[in-house]
Amino acid sequence: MINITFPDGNIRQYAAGTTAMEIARSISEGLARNVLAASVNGEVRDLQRPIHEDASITFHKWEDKEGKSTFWHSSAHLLAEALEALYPGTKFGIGPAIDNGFYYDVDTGDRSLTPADMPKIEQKMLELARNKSEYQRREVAKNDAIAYFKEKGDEYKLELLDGLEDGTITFYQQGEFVDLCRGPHIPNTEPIKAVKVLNFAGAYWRGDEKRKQLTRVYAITFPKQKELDEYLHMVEEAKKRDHRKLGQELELFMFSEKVGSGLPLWLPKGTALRSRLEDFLKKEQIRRGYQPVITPHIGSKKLYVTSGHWEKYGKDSFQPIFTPQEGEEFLLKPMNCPHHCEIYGHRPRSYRELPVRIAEFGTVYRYEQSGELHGLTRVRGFTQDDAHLFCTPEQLKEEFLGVLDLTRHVLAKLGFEKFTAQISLRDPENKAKYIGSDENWEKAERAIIEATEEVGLPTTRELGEAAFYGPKLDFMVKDALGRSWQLGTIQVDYNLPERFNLTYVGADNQEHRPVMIHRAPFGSMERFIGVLIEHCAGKFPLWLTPDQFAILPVSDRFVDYAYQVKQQLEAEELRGFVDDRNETIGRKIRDNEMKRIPFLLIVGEKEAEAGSVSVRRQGEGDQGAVSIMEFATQLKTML
RNA sequence: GCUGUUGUAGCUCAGGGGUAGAGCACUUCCUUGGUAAGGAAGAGGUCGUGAGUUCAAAUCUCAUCAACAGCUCCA
Repeated sequence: MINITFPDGNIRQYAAGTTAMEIARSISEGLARNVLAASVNGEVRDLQRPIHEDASITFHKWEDKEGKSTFWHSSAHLLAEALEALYPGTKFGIGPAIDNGFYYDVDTGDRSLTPADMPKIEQKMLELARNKSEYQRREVAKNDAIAYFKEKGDEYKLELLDGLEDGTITFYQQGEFVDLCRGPHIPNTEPIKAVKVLNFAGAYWRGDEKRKQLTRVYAITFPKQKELDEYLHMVEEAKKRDHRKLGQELELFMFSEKVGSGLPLWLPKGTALRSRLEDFLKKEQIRRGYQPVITPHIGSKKLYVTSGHWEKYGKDSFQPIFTPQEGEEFLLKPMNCPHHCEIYGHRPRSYRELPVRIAEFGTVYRYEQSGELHGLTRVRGFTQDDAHLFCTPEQLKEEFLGVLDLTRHVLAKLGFEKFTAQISLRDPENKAKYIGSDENWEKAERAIIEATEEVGLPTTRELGEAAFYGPKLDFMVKDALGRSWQLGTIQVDYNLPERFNLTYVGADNQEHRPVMIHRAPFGSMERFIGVLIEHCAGKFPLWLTPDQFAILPVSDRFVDYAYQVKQQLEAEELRGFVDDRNETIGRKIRDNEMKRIPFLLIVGEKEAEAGSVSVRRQGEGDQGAVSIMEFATQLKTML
């Protein structure tokens, strides 16, 4: 007998060799019907694999991340089966599950796939799924595996096999289709009830542009047609919310071919929005003991040689500019930290004045590959809500916790309720990518892990995602459509203080090395606002929105009254405008609704006589008439 | 940066070897209105840029720039 521990701590006994599926069934038929995979001692596995030893078990259903990815991974095999059936001779690369669905990289030879193939593939997949084929796992000797794919003529699988060790190789088969695969898979194809082929795109074999370009077939599947419909609706909604489109419609920002790609121009409305966001954080930071500074947009190349940025990114950056007479080299600043290090170091520091918190909305310029540029979320010139905290090693944790608190405060204020934090650690296999001693790295990594544990912040860990000078805590924020975005970041750095030879005098009258925290709750203003636009679909929080109200006179006889209303509301520190165009009231309502003005105030004869406004809430229609001051009071309570 | 697609009026887009079209926006006039598009007239483009082919190029070819999708990258 073996002991199986369930997530709630319960332990039950089963015969050795029992499968996870049998265990699920022993709990309830309902669970057995819905379970897709199981984690056995933390490893996601097929339900049919026998369990021979004591183990802890967690069942994964569609609702879990693991359940979905198993379901989609199995769907990728189904896609491959369909492609093989429809287009014999297709060769297969890799076919993983991704955040929203899955893909399979395929080589279709001379034939190229067109959108007309999409419904055919979908039909075939559904047809095959109805066969209820089991996903059968079997262990194979490397030689046999090689023989199989040689026979089949699939050079990509052969190459993958090349990197695998004998004894660890498994095949999965459903229906006629056999694939080299580690698994796990769902029991059979039956739960796959709804299929959508989303896109065909080129992708290089193994991501190497010198190698052959395969066709990447993106698709998504669901256990219910309704869920597919909802997903497709969500995709449509995302398109409507695209910040590039809304940015243009709401006149927030623009790009100009003449100015250059990746260099956004902020229009008056966008600037109003952004300034409010900056003011909000500036006030909050002053309250928390930050000292604002201003530094130039360029810096001597020597600065970046000292910081290590030149060595690390020099050749992939905007190249130095030269003074005409002396030939001195300057770089557009890609980071604010070297400048801030110089500010810290401009005079001796005592432990009594630490922590020193230096803040700047610093505009930086980074060369991004042309193919990477994307709206406001990936640009070549952007402004970080940057700050650098210099503290003693003893203060590190408290400072880190303070920054965590600020970041969470900022996200909450902007309506981002769901987020996770990713701890980005150094890749232990490739230490050459980083500067600094092992000891400092370990200290910094430990500080982040301990601080996040202390406040109970749920985190994931990613190896190899650290900055070259230190580990990071990145905030991954979920927007209203459930998409994840990386926004704010906190980084612990022992290395730059060393490179800049920064010190403070301790109580022992000795020089010590401060620790530095880089942090940016928004990340960059550009990216943050891009994400915010999509999160709120252009309907910004009232305290942020460029115009809180529009006053719509019913005819031009009431334009004077409209301006009186505006004046009174402005005296209450509210902001808006009068739509005094010679248009019908219906037209003015429509246009300003589309501009997502939160309140439309309709004024005509009745209102002018009563000193009132008829209020119309964006998207909600007529709310009735109230006095001007009553409206002002109402609006202010909503801020 | 790589592969592919696209580039025509402020916006969305049609057209296409013989020097350009629609809707909306804009301007003017009429209309003076009551909760999501009132009416009429008008103005606006060397068809992204450069070169080539041609009697003739916005249309075909090449290069280049930009946007979009994907890949690779991200201090």
